[in-house]
Amino acid sequence: MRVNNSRKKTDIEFFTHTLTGTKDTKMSTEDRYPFSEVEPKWQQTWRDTGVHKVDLDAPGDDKMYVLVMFSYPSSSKLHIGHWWNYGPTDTFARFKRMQGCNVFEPMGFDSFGLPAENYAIKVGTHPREVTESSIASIQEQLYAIGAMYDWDHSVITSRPEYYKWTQWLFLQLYKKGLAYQKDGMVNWCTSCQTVLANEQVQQDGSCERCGNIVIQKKMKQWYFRITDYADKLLEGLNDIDWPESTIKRQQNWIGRSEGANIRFALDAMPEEYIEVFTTRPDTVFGVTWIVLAPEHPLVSSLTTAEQKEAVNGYIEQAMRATDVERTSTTREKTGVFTGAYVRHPFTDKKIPIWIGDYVLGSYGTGAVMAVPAHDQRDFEFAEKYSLPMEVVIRPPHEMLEPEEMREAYTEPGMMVNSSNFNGLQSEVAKKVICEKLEDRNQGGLAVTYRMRDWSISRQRYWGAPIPVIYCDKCGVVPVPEKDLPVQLPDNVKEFRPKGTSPLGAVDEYMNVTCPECGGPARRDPDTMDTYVCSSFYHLRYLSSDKTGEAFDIERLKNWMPIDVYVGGADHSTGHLIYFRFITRFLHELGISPVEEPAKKLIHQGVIKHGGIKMSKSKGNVVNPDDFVANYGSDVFRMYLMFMGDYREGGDWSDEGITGIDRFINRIWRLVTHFGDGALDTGIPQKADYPKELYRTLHHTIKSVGEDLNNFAFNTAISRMMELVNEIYHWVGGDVQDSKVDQEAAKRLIQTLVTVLAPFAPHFSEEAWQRLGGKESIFTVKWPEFEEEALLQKTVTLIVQVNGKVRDRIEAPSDTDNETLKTMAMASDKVQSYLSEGTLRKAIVVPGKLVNLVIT
RNA sequence: GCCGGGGUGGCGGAAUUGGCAGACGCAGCGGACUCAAAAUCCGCCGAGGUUCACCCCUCGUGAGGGUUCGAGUCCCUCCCCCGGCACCA
Repeated sequence: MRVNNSRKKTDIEFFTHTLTGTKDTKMSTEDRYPFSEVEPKWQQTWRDTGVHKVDLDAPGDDKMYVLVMFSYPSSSKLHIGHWWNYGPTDTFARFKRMQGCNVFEPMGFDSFGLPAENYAIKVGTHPREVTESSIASIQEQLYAIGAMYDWDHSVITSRPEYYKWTQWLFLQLYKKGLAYQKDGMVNWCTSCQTVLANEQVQQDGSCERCGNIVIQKKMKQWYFRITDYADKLLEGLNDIDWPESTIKRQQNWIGRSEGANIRFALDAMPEEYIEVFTTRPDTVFGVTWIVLAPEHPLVSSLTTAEQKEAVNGYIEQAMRATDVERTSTTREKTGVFTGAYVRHPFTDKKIPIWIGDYVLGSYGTGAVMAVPAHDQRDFEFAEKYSLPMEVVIRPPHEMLEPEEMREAYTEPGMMVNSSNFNGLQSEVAKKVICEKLEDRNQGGLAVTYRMRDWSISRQRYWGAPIPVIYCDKCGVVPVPEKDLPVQLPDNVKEFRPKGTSPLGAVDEYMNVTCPECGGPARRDPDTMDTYVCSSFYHLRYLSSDKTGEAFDIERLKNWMPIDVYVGGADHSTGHLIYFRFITRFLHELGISPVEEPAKKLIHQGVIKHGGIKMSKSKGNVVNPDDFVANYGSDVFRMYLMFMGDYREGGDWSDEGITGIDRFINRIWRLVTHFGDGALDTGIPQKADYPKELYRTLHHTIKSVGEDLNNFAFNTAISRMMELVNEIYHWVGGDVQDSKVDQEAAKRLIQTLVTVLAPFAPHFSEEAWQRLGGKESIFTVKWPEFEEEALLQKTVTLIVQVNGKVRDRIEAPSDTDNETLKTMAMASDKVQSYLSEGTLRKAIVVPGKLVNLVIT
């Protein structure tokens, strides 16, 4: 590899120089930043002195909770994704700290879950061993990033001291009726042998964790009633500074639909009815049949004897189909007639009842009314089975005839063929119909959500046990809080999934006495979805040193909400909904002071390499270790920030990193040359520098600060590079022979290093000491810019003729528009253009330009 | 199909939100230093034309139209790439 070769050569040179003590060239051993000595030294010093420790009980006026999504210890190696996430976030956190905020930037491990368990099975060890050793190893490596994590306030979700509170949370939800059991269809991963939440099934119908096919299976499961919070979760989106795309995704995921429920009485049993949900009650007169989902509870009772065979055959076939097949838009809609009829609520017309697997049992009422003229799916269904069509909505300017229609008319319009509702516009009609239905007790306004309740039971070992006991006498008995945690037993012989939880085979675990009656009872053998663990970790970070309570409410009051939350957009409809839900729930319990956990959310972009997304399967993954070994941690993390916009992602280049390496070493040479002696605490004085340089210094301070607040690390680094380039022009390319005022140069470099510190913490700490600093640079205030230094006495304006740049003029910045215009017109270069026509107009933008319009 | 985000030199990417397109970096080219190379420092670096050269001119931000004194930026139509949702009645 190219990078290795060039670096090795330097190491050899370095070595030779040191050995022989050669000083005959101008470059000395000091000329390269000795990261391999500096970085471990400061990592150790920071650990020893506890400079990053935070007193959570003293939040101060300017608290700042910076949270980056914690990671899954799936291997014992830090990969580039960790650096990409943690490095820039830490730069932001350090910047805020230097600006005087009391910053809390915690780190922990989301350590329960399938990857560790699957890995443990593969290598034949215990999941706990795999997990704990990965955590120990990763935590050690995290020091290398140079982040200011305070490990006194960490969480590890697979430890009893954490999952005790996961179970406690379950019990609180249970008490409020928000945790319940339901026998229903669930997503079942055939390979992981466990249930998955909808959020864990990928678009192609495969398992998020292992990629294998997911089928539907009927099982008794625990659910959290997140649908109760659907509206609140929607409304909350208005109050937070989150990416537009994520807000949209959550809105779509929650999928609120307003419409009506309409009851159709059964023809054979008028006291029974089928209720449908529709968003188009205005089309009710166009109903020509209704369709039930195959799993609809009334199907078997209403199917006629003649149709029984056909219906049963159809259901059997439908149930065999996977959910992917059933919901594929390209699949032809199918159905079968039940032989039964309902009566139309307004016309009393007889309407046939069909079943069709494109109707989902889990959405709305599991039954729909078919209006083929105004719904595309119904239209196709009508064509296939030759069912009648009734036009009841007229487009603004034309009349529709059923036989001419090639597709359904789904836009709003005016009601026709709808008895005494004729002439109403769709939007009005919806309300009127709903009122009418309510009057007649035949339905009314209804709201339905696409989001389903959150299924949390997992038939796997490596998770937080569900704290529930089943007693023959008492039924479902929650484990009393005083008995928490329900410890995950170690003595499990077989972790391999087989359709039921491995815990079910551990008799010592399963057999308990009922907390209520003292009789024999059994535990729930399942464990909880790991998203439960991560739904409250942001609150537990603030209390993880407290063993007797879940949350230190006082601290929560002082520190919540999270000021900036950083993590992947892939969690948009998973974790990021769950943790909002649980925060809201805890808010209602009086625990969380806020309804919304995170004020601001930032998604890191995707790292590319060679123009394509970095991934194992593409084989283009960059191993951080190689580059950290060759360039050091600061250069590596800084290059990641420089590659591109943090939110957009960037394209890694093995060569590109040399740009940052050179930049750091350019500063290093300035530091080693001008850094002798004690620290001069003075700030750079205007008189000591060329006017432009002084201005650039303050401009840099200003724009780097603004950029950091915006997570615009790439442009911030560019600004610092510009300053360094300008400093070199001032001191002269050859630093050793520089004639500039030593003290003035030193003050300038001190300021530069302070600005740089959040980006390159080890480097800056070392540089600061060499410049004479005694305290850690992170106790130093990040510099403030002088507004006055940014002002220019004269400005350069461009002179345009008809929008094209023709000249530039220098003018005092307070010159009035009329004078600017005269000056522009006096320009030699402009004269020839002026003579070609007549001046029609002059646009003067002070400080920017003069545009002369000529025809 | 719907919802987001994009398309700018050889490459990664900037552009104060309508005001000098290409900051900064990589690569490349030239010079200084050196016996030499590396490193370092200085300079050049969108395309075309014109010119000994300095200058100067024309074109140029996926394509086409529009608004405007002025458009990478705003509007309309279209193409392509990335991510998400997708029979939700």
